[in-house]
Amino acid sequence: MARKSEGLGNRHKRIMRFLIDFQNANGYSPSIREIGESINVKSTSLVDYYLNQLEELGYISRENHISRSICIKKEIESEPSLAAKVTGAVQKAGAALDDLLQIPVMGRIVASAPIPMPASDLNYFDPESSIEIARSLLPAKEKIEDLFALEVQGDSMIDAMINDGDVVIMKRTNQAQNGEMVAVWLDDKDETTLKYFYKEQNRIRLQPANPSMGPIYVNNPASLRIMGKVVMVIRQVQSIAI
Amino acid sequence: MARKSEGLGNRHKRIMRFLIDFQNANGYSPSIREIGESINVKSTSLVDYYLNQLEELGYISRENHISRSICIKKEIESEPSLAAKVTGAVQKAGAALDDLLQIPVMGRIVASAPIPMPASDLNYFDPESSIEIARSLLPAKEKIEDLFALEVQGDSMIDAMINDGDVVIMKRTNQAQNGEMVAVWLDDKDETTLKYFYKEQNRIRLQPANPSMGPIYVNNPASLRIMGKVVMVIRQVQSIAI
DNA sequence: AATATACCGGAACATACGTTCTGTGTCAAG
DNA sequence: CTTGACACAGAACGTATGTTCCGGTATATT
Repeated sequence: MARKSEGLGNRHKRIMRFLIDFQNANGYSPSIREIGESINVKSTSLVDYYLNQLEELGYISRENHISRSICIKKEIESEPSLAAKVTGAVQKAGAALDDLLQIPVMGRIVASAPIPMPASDLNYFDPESSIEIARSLLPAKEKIEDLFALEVQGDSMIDAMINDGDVVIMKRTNQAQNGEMVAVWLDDKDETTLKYFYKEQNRIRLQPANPSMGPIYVNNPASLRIMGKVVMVIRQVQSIAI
Repeated sequence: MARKSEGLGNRHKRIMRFLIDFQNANGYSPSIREIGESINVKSTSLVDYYLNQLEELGYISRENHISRSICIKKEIESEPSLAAKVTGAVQKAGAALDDLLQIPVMGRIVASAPIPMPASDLNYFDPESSIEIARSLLPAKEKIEDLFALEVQGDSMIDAMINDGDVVIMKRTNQAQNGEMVAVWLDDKDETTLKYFYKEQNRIRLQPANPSMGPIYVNNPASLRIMGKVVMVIRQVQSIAI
């Protein structure tokens, strides 16, 4: 095995990586034995040995006789920080603000209530309650003024693969083409729902995304109001207990 | 002595204050006995008693039999200055140009193959295949370097409410906390899957998001490799025919 | 060849630490 | 008054954990 006299060896890097990951995941430091496991070292003394080196080199600090007291003092990261920094700076400078759209969050969408709609004439813009989307994520043709965001409340849209807490970006329209996912208000059911829209010969079929559920047929077009069509769904995953 | 039925008592507040201060000063959590000293309580059992209450109320979390494993989950109120200051600073600092993150798209995630992972040392950055996310959409603490994106191919993740064509933003880690959605590679099944992660006494439970499907139990932790945890899901809805 | 140094495993040890059990006093509800 | 929940102390217990000592191997230096 190659011998390295100074600088960080592979083991040191793996330990540092593990320390960061572990702290990031658990919020506290691993024990010596846990570190050993992560790098396939059986003896605690060897880990202690490495940790002392890392401490002397200033990468970590730890307290005597205190469990899980390792603190990361210096990030390892040989080069990538530089590369990332450069590319990041260039890209940011180029991308500037042009690429970032502010989309107003109008409220929540619930099955039992109509959607809060942005007033079409009054283009009120409240930066407090807006969400930022990179333009590159959206179809190029969408006009920003017609976009708005809603937070989904409840599980009623689960058949559309949309969860409680999801954010849907919608485009205001009262027209829809076949196959588009639309938010519709059903007069006779008194509810808002997200469905795929299909206009058939003399009726409208609203198809749930979940294939195991049957479609809804609307014969009277007047009892259905298309509020908008879904452009994007964003789910920020946190620790969801089941 | 006055009795308080609900909410935080004075002791709880002093403990929370001490936890924050201690972690701030030392970088790791205090032991039960150290907490006891700080609030002039002699018995460890009483501190344990308070800590259990704080945990039930969601202010902290801790792991059984693990030293100094207390994590602060919720800041105590009445100190808006600090929280507001931090968030404000973060938001202002980030608002300028920093708001747009470039996240590399590493490839596709399929049930039958391992996920392509970014090499942890080589931070290759290909602007051609990257996706732009507004930082404000992500939890503030996520480190950009650990994030990468994958496009989902196939319906195998449908039980995780993730569709064919969706983009998942993942964070590279090999650790997971209970309740987080992780991408794991199962050796014995030879497949990658997205499941909610739960560590139980001597096994690991992988719970599909779809309640109608049963969990997978993994008794041998070595046969399971956590590739990362899901931070966000983005679905660009186009006209999907059904 | 002899020696030194880095690298590694095992085991023993002391203790820091979380958990649990028992007991005590207080106060409010029944 | 009795009962029971709540708040608290003390001690005992088991173990998780850091430390240390001892032995071993490989590589390089002299």
